[in-house]
Amino acid sequence: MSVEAANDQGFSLDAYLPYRLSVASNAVSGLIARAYQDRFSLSIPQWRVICVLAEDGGVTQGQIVGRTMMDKVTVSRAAQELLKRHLVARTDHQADGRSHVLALTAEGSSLHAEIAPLALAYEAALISGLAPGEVALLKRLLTRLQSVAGQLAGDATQA
Amino acid sequence: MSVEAANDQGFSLDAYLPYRLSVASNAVSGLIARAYQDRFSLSIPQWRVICVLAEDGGVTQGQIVGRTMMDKVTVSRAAQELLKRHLVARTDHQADGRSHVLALTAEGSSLHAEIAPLALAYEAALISGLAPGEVALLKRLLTRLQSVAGQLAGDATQA
DNA sequence: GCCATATAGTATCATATGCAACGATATTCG
DNA sequence: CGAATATCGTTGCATATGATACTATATGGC
Repeated sequence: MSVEAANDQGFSLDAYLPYRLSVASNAVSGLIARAYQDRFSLSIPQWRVICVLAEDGGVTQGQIVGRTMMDKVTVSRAAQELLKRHLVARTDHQADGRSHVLALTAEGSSLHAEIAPLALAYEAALISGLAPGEVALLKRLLTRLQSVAGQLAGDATQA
Repeated sequence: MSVEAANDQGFSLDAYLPYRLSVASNAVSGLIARAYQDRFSLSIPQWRVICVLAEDGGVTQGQIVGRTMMDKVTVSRAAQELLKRHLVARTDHQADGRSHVLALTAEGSSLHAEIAPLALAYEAALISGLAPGEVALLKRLLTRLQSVAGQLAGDATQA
């Protein structure tokens, strides 16, 4: 319909999966990030670190990096801020003097317990109206995209 | 299994949709961004502007903002760089002195024609092994998540 | 027609991100 | 044991991003 464009060889931005994925992710991440920031003054990396510690107990920063795909610098800065706020505690690693073991303090643990229901409520709101099978498929497909992208990047991200 | 953690009230980061979405999107965006940057010295915002112009012809920056969810500052900077490289041309808007109409130059158009197949090849690689119905559902679900997130943010993003 | 307000686009600033370099400790190999 | 190399975490830097303020123009009420 456009008068002078017509350069279109069948490429449509709106239908392009990487674009759709990025736009959807930005919308969702922005929503969640603002919620954590406004109510708890937590960034998303900080919240992720708290989650890993709540799930796995005492781990090193390197282990958090391996588990979350975050950059080690991001994890380092998140951990430092959480330390300053006494939400996590650090103990020297018993077998490696370069490393430390992080764990939630009681305060950090109770903050996690406070936020988790809110996080789940956001997820529930996002998937409201979707069939359970659709959600499961969505998560599976996202994992697959991540894995394929990792392989294409020549990365060692495992399947 | 962990000895002292056990703070887990059923919240698992790995199963959390916003997290999965963010990680998958970062992996895919990073892959695509590096490809465009390395081969064509284009950022993703620049590439998106080119795509909109290829599809829609002459539009204003404001229209690009409305169509792509990018910030107006991001679009402004992308457009300036593309102007400098003579990939797009600007003409004064005939009815609004504050605005301009952007369009691809011949050079910009041919760059778009060159990149589009590469972009489609990346998409094809990403979805290889998925059933067509799965891909269609994925795109539909992503659009829905974006829409719900927009509503929850109190935003005027239409359905 | 004139003033108040709204909008298009740009510039400025504050923050976030990730790469590269670094110091400290571990490990490997002669 | 000692030197070369690798790894953990931090720091510095260079870039990207988005909120805010600003300039110029447009629009609506009087």
